[in-house]
Amino acid sequence: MRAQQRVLAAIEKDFKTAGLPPLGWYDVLWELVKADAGRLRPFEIEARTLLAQYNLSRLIDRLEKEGLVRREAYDEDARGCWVVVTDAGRAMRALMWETYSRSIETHVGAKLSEQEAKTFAALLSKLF
Amino acid sequence: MRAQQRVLAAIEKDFKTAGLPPLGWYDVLWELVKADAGRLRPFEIEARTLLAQYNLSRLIDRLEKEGLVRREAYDEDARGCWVVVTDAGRAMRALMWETYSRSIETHVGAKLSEQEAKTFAALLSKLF
DNA sequence: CCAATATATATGCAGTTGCATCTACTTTGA
DNA sequence: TCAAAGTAGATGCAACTGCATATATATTGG
Repeated sequence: MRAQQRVLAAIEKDFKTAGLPPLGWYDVLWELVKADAGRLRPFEIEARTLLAQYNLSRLIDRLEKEGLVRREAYDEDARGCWVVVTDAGRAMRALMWETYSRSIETHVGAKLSEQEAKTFAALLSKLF
Repeated sequence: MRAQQRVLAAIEKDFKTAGLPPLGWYDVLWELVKADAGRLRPFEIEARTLLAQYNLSRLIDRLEKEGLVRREAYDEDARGCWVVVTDAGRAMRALMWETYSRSIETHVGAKLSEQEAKTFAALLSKLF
């Protein structure tokens, strides 16, 4: 708990210092960029990011307000919608990654050897 | 991040199901119970728990309102105060531990061998 | 000794979260 | 075929957080 708290705080601080939005934005943008056609249904993002439904709904609002994503109709089911990443969203994702990757290297990578990192990842995956 | 998020969510859910307050309360109560005379200065709790100063200030308000701690004057420095754990606070800490220890066992202990847990702890400690 | 600076804690405000519930469809099954 | 149940997503409200700043007291250098 403590280790995660410190690492996460350090990463968020790096984002803030760089004038970038918080980590949650990155997670959503990244899922969208990875996804087919750069779009996902909200419930798919929810499952991939572990964000709560009501939080995600409002996070999408914020991303949309910044022009990083766009909601589009989902024809097969009028209840649903697509969340589509815009070019600005892709650019923001890439920009955030510059800071994020450095943060990961600084706050995690530099503190573990290659072998330790592998062991660590294996142990973490057991906690699912 | 993901593993911690899941484990923490599971633990918080266990507390909620048991009708108990959130994990943050436990952390503060436990620091106080461990401390000499069951009391600490707010800034000492802050350092031990990684809570932000303004969050801790208000968490103490809530604990005080529930009668789990009490603020007392700190004579050597009129700016400061003691936070003293009450008997009710000690009882709550003990009660929470019943749920918490089971949660840890379920969500972490059961998923790692003794040896793995040791390795895990050693790796986590490198991230400080 | 005192003005400037530093420290300990609290708090107003705006933004975020959690909870419960709402709306708007879809699916199911008698 | 239609009422009941289920699902996708949004939202009002209260609690919590972060930020900036306030308040009150201590310390320090000239």
